[in-house]
Amino acid sequence: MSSPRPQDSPPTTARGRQRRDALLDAAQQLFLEHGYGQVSVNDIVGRAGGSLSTLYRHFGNKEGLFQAMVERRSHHIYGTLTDEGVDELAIEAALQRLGIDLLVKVMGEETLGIYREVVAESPRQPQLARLFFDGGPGRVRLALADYFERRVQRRLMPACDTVELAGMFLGMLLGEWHLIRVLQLKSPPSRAAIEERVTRCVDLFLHGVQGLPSR
Amino acid sequence: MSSPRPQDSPPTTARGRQRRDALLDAAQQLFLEHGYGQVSVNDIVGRAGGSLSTLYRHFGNKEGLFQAMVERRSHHIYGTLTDEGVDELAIEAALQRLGIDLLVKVMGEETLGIYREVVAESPRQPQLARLFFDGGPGRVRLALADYFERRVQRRLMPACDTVELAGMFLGMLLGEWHLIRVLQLKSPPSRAAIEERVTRCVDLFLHGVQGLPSR
DNA sequence: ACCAATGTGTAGTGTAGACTACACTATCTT
DNA sequence: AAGATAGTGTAGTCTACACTACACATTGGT
Repeated sequence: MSSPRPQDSPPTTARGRQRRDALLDAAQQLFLEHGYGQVSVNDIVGRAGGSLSTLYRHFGNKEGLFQAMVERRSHHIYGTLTDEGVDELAIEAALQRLGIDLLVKVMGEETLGIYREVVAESPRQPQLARLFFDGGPGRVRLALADYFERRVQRRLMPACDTVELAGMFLGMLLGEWHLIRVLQLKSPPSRAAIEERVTRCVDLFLHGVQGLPSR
Repeated sequence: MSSPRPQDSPPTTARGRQRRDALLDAAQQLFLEHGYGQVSVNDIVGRAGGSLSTLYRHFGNKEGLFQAMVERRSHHIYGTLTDEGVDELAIEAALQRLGIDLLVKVMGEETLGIYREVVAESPRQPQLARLFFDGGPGRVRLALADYFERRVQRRLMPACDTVELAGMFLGMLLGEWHLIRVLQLKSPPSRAAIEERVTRCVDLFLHGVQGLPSR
């Protein structure tokens, strides 16, 4: 008798891992392109190859597959934001680097797709919301807050609620742009446009409106 | 032969308007509570009273009903942000007032629900995205940009891209809070918490990090 | 070589739900 | 009163799709 495995547990054999990844890859592509609700499990199996039974053995149901996919991608996307040697930079440069990296990622189709699907499904799958936030945006915010905290320790910045401050900086960075891209009202910004915006954001963040250079 | 009326056109009789509103009310309640995909047209008719045929006569199909509902609500929500006499206030007070009004609205269940549903459906209904943005967030951004523009004219503020600046201020205001509420990771903030946040935002916006008072 | 775990393939089953057809009724205008 | 316009109610069609059942094939460890 084979073990029922109602929930996901990592497969032991190499072949198992391969099949599981193939299913996740297919799910990712289809869910992000057409939306969770519009893709059937049969579509996914059709693309991944293999069989429906395998899908259910691995993930239990459609939601399980979706969650596994979202977790994998959020970690991959947001986990690669570099933090190395940031303390040696002037704050302008540090924020600039983080800002550009982040905006490039966040404006990407894949990232926007995950955001849309998570927002759409979160009311029905609350665990999904946590999964995404903690593995994604929340993690970035904490990393930035940590950076601020270190600067406060070194008396380079006035003491304040660094987590909130990080949230404000990030919000300012995304601003309207995020929504506009989520709703697909404009085509993706060029690298140059991103760099300009980040520069202006950093300026505003550091010196406020009054300190803005006239242009 | 009755006119086919494939698309929505305002009903002429009082009874017509009544029925149409009842359908919109029911749609609003059900869509925002359970989500567009989880609500059937029969559910809506069941709650509104009346008949399925009427629904199709008015709105053509499920999407048409949804769009009519979103348009009505975005205008109602974002249209009531007051702008009166804002030019006579100090900028601190003006931003404070706008910020509080906006945050209160945006943190409300109804507003969050519309946001979720629009984001979820926008890939399939691009007109919906425009409808929502222009009637909602986009309109607020333009109003704020206008205010900034007037200040620039009066030499109270350095010249700059006022629309972008407005977007940044608004982004900063919502920041993490919006996502956290959209994903329902926290309960709604109190009025007092909102006021505090807005104060800090206005401070940061006007003077930058360096100008923050230590606390 | 064996046996347990794991993967495959096909063919269901049951249900939900968007949209239509149609015959009938109420109301409004002139 | 008549004809147009709008609303009602029911019943039905057609399709999509999550999930299951079951018999069989393929592995890999010991």
